[in-house]
Amino acid sequence: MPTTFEVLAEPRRRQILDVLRTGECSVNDLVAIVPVSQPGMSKHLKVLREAGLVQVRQDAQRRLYRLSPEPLAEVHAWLEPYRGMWTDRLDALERHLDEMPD
Amino acid sequence: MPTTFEVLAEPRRRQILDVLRTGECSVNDLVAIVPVSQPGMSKHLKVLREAGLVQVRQDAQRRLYRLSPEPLAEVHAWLEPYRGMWTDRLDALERHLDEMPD
DNA sequence: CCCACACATTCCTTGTCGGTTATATTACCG
DNA sequence: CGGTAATATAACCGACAAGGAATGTGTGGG
Repeated sequence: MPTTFEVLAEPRRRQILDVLRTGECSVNDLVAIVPVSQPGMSKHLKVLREAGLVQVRQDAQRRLYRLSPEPLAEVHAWLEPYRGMWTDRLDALERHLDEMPD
Repeated sequence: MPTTFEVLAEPRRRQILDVLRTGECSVNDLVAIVPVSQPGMSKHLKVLREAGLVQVRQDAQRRLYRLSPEPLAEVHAWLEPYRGMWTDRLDALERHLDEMPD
């Protein structure tokens, strides 16, 4: 059972989520957008399903996938103690540049 | 050249960053905390170095590693469109507070 | 000097991941 | 019913990542 971090390590899986963020999609819809074969797409969707990042519902012959973003909270939570650390540095650089003579 | 996401997919590498968040550490310090052999630690530290997530400075025979959190901004940026999606309507207040500037 | 300590690197092995091709399943439609 | 479209699964393969053991490097101490 891979972690959410491991699932998100795959660029195309992140892209799939980005597409699904705009709304429900069938597998073929996703295949038309994300550069991956249909079986490959099914495999990625299976990983995303088992990670709880997408949900699926049947619609006639198609299966419509939709985003299920709850597991992203884990990533967000891990990242939180670091939040602001990189912006602090940028702010410090800005202040430093402001203080520099032309 | 692995992406930041791929680097963070390794649980021990996240743990290394968590330890370094408390301050500079030598390799031996990290080996004493993170369950990995010394060569394994050096290898993980190399990955983190090449990803720009840690920096190193020499101190006598030791090498002191410190956190360099800038690449985490990439993860934060990807996650941002999803922020608030995983919280329920009951957490609307918290979401609102999250979105408030500090 | 040479030794010892701290760390890095190499080599090898192994397991896992992602891709492709081919095949199975499932649901609809005529 | 039979056929077809949509999706899933299976079987196979190449690439790569991680671990361990042994070795290399380099810096400071006696």
